Amino acid sequence: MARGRGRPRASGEPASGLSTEQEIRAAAARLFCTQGYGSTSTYKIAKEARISQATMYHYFAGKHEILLALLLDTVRPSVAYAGELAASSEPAAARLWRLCAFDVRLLLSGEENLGSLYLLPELGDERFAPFHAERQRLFETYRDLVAAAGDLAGADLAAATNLVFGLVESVILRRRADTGVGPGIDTRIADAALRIAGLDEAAVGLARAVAQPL
Amino acid sequence: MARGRGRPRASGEPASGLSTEQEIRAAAARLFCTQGYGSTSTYKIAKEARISQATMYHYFAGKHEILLALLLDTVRPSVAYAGELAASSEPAAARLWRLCAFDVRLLLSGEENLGSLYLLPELGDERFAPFHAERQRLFETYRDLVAAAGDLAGADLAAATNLVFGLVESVILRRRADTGVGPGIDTRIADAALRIAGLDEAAVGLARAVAQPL
DNA sequence: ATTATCTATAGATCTATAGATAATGC
DNA sequence: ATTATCTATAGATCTATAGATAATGC
Repeated sequence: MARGRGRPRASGEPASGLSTEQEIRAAAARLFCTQGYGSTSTYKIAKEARISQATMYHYFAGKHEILLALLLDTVRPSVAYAGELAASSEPAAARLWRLCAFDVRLLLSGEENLGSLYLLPELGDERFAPFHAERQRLFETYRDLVAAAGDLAGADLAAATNLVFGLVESVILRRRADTGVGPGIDTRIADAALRIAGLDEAAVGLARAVAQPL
Repeated sequence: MARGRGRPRASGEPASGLSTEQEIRAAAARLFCTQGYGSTSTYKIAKEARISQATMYHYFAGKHEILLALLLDTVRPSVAYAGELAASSEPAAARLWRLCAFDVRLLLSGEENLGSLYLLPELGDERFAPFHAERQRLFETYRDLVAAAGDLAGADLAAATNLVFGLVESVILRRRADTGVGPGIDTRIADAALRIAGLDEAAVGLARAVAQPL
């Protein structure tokens, strides 16, 4: 019943069916989200993942690499989806609607509120620069879609994009407070994003009708 | 030129004019906001405050007491103002408007984005319970004012209060992203809060006219 | 005498590595 | 032979305290 090569765990085989690396990620995600990054030691992570502290270093060069992996895992699906949308021939408004709804659902998915990792003050450390770069790419796709969907430019475009981006990410705090994240929130936020981009109600309804069935 | 009793500082007298306790608070605020709570050691705080690490313990029993003091300093002015409003004979809508605008300005004031301390995962620790109790009192004042200003009750009241509270605190993230926190944001958020509470445009305008001049 | 500060440090905790061990794969 | 795990630990860091010191106040 052993899972593969290597010395077996002292704690017995895990019931979860996850790989050791996945267990380390899941344990770290729980702890980083609930207790913070700096307050979570590699020892605590290992204990939560039911391995020895040293085993962690077989998979990650340090605690920061675990957080970086979690951050990239969280932002990359959005960037990938944004990339698909950029290649699509759909109207820009429908694409923006889709991206907003996708990101809202992503931020609400999973056991942990992984989006709350974006709020950790420790993210200012330069070792997390690859995450910020990905997030910047996502932001730029939002900006391009807001520009193409409406007729904003310059400072107005920047302001509207910030509002849309902030609106989508507001679900992180809503989820934390357990308020206003019931079914339909993805649709409501996507609608609101199009209004911020300058579309009238008819255009919002049309974009929603195009995007929603898929 | 010495400031008072006690052994003088090795680093020389501070230029800031702040008391040592205030310097410790200011240093901790900067570090907690920018690098996180768990990632900030008492040694770093002391260094930033230009005292020895041991001197910190003359003023605070531990790092957690500094954060608690900062949190209470931040939330207590709101609770105090809310208490004043509760005793006022003004219409409820005007009082709610005032409270929202006051809190927005408070969250935008000061050198550091102290509201971002509310987002630290470490706040789940029971030692910060006194802060959560104060914040709960503030929330209840919001709820009572939302109820009195509009005609919501039950689950609708709870949902609307959560939205209003979340809207006010959204300035924490806006300030961090440096987006949409220019002049007039207090007024716009207070207006929006009244709409969420169920007031029509005429009622919102009236409440603003009553509240704003003071 | 009182106070605010300092230096020094014990003990706890944490990180990261070295090296041993217990499995599978060839 | 390779791999995943373990135990053990060195060295860094951190917290909290003990006790000395250098001012002012009486």
